[in-house]
Amino acid sequence: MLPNDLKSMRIIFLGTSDFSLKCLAALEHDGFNVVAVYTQAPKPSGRSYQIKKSAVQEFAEKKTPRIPIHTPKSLRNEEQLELFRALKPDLAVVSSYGLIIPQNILDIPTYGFINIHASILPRWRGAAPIQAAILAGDRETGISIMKMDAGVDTGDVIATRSLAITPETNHGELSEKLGIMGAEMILETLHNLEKNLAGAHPQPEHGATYAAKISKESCRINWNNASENILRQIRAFSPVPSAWSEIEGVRVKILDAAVAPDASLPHSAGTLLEDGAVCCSIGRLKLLEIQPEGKKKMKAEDFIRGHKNFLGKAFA
RNA sequence: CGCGGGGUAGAGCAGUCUGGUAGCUCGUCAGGCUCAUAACCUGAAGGUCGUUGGUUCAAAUCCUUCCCCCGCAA
Repeated sequence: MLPNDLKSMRIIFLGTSDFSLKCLAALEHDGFNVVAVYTQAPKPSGRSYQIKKSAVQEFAEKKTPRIPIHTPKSLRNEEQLELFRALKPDLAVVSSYGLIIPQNILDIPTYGFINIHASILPRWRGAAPIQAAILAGDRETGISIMKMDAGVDTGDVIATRSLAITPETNHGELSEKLGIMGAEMILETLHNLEKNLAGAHPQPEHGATYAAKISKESCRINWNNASENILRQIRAFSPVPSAWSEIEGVRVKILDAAVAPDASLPHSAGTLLEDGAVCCSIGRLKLLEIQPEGKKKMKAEDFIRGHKNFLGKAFA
């Protein structure tokens, strides 16, 4: 049971993606008083531009129906400022929300804003920290809980916890684990809030890096890279948005692969060999799970079985 | 009405344009060979060709209704 002072604390949760679901669920489960959920507004997406709600909104409507949901397109206006103030928040918890929170709103909650960020700050500040860590070949990443300030992920750090990135780890799995870790850590933070806030320390300047948003071009595989690098790219983007390449005019997402022993005679980069391996500039990459356009994902060996005529042809 | 691909045996595909008793590569099962095997040989089972209606002597194939899956773009 929560002590009364924690139970009565008015919390606003701001989040949008799958990553933040666990956190909202944990707050609700532990009996915290979440008075409002902020998430990005539903927008047209997918086939035939159907209006689609955010992962957090879908979740909140189903699992926490008592909590009002707000979906402003921007927080930079008087109306939103007043609305936020009227909620009389003691604390705001942010997890991959995606909208910029202006200073005058940051100032409203008694205890300020707390953010869950999926990296060990100051490394990988910014939009895509999990992908950036895998792409860079980091051996570990983790979660940082911090007080938010006006900068991008520059606030004082309350707690960090690390998690190993194994050679098999892909973005989806890592994100899932970090989501759980983040939820645990936010609960720990809240259960001893004042002490934790007081213990927050500024981020070191040394080692700060920025994880840029993922561009379309960064997902396309360049087979002229070394197999290890391509493999990291595949894992950093699997299962979404997925690294991809094209063979014989067919666009193919590559969801999983492994470095294969390079025993073959030289072929040009991108050549698909009989055992499902593709030549890179250095080494070969054995395709494991792929998804051709218009098809469901399948094992690479199955794809080859139905496309024997692609053998010897090259991905580009 | 954003653009596009697909639904044929457990899996991946061919066959559809140019209607005429359903095929390939695997998997499965049985038998054989082998010191042995994921290897090899032989054989078998397994499909109302997504759904509805129509055209035809005859439809996986042509026309029609609906359902489902997926890629792009946002």
